[in-house]
Amino acid sequence: MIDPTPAHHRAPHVHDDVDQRIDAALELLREDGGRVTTARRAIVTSLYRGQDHHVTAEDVAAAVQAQHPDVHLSTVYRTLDALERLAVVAKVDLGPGPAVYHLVDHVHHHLVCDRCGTVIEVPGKVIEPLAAALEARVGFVASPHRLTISGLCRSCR
Amino acid sequence: MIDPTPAHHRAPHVHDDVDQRIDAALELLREDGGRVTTARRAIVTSLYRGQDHHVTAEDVAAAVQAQHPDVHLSTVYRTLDALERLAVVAKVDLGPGPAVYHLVDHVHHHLVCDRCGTVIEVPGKVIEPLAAALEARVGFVASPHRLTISGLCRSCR
DNA sequence: ATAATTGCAAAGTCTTTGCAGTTTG
DNA sequence: CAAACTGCAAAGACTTTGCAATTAT
Repeated sequence: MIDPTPAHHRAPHVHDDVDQRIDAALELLREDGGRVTTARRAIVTSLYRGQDHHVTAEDVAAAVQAQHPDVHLSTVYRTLDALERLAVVAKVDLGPGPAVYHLVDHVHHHLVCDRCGTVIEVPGKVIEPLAAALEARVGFVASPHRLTISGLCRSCR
Repeated sequence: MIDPTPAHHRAPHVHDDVDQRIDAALELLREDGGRVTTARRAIVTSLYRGQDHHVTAEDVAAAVQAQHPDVHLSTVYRTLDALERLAVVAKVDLGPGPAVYHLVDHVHHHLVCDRCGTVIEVPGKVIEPLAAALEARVGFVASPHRLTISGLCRSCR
C-alpha cells in the first residue's frame, strides 16, 4: 500500500523522517553487500509508507505493482527475507494463511481471534513481566516482535 | 508413537486411566454423530499412548501405520480436525513447517527458539498474570493452549 | 567486470478436497 | 439402509529455488 496523500499535504517533518528511515534501510542492504534496485526501493518504500502494520508478501507485491507492474512476487519474498536478516522487518506466523511482515520498530504483539480472525495489537511492554519471568526461569529471551496469542476477542467471546 | 512397554510392565492404574481417556475421546466422536473406525481408534490411541507431547500429522500417521499400514495421511488430518473441533486436541502453528497437535489436557505454552528450533514447554500458569491483564485491558480471552513466543533459548543466546 | 538481483517457471511443503467404494450405527 | 468414513489422486495455498538475462557497484 502506498500512501496516496500528496507530499505537500503531509507534515514536512513526517515526510522527512520516513524518507530517512527508508534510506537507512536501503543503506543497510548496501552495507550488507547487496544492491539497491528499483524493486527493492519500491518494496521498502511501500513498507514505510503503507498504512497497514501487517502486510503479507502478496500485499506488498500488489502495492508495488501499482507503480512497477513487473516486480515479481518472488522478488518480494526474497527482499523481505533480506530485510528480515537485517532486522528491518519481522516475519510473523499468525496461524494458517500467509505470514505477515511488519517493521521491527513497531514493537507489539498479536492477539489472534480463533473465531473471527481479527488481529489485535498490544504494545510490547505488556509482556515485559512475562518476558522477565521466562528469562529468569528458563533462560529464554523472548523476541520483542514475535508473540502470538490465540483466543477469543471481545465480540466473539 | 506407540508406547512399546507391555501392559503388564506398566502400573495398572496408569493403564486404566489412559484407556479411559481414549474411550472418552472416542465417545465424544460418537456423540457428535461420528463413527468410530479402526483408523480413528488407532489415531486416538497413538495420541494418548505416544510419549511425545507435540506431534505432527505425519508423526501420527507414521505411528499408526506401524500397525495399520493403510491408514492414509489425509485420514489423519481429517481425524485430527474432528478432534480439534471436539476440543480433544489443540493445533498449534509453531512457525514454518507442519503444525503440531497436542492433547488439550496438557496445558502449556511454547517457546520456540529462532536459531535452533527447540521448543520449550512452559506450564500454563506462567502466563496467567498476562492473560488476566489482556482480558481486563482489551477483553481478549487467551486460549489456554495457544501461546507461542519466539526468541532465543539459553544455549543460542 | 563481476557479483548480486530479477522475472519466470517449476518444484516443494503442508494441507484440503472430490469421489467412488467401504464401513458403522 | 443411510450417513459417515476411507484411500487415493488431484488440487490448493504459500513459499522457495534454478536459471539465464539484466543491472548495480
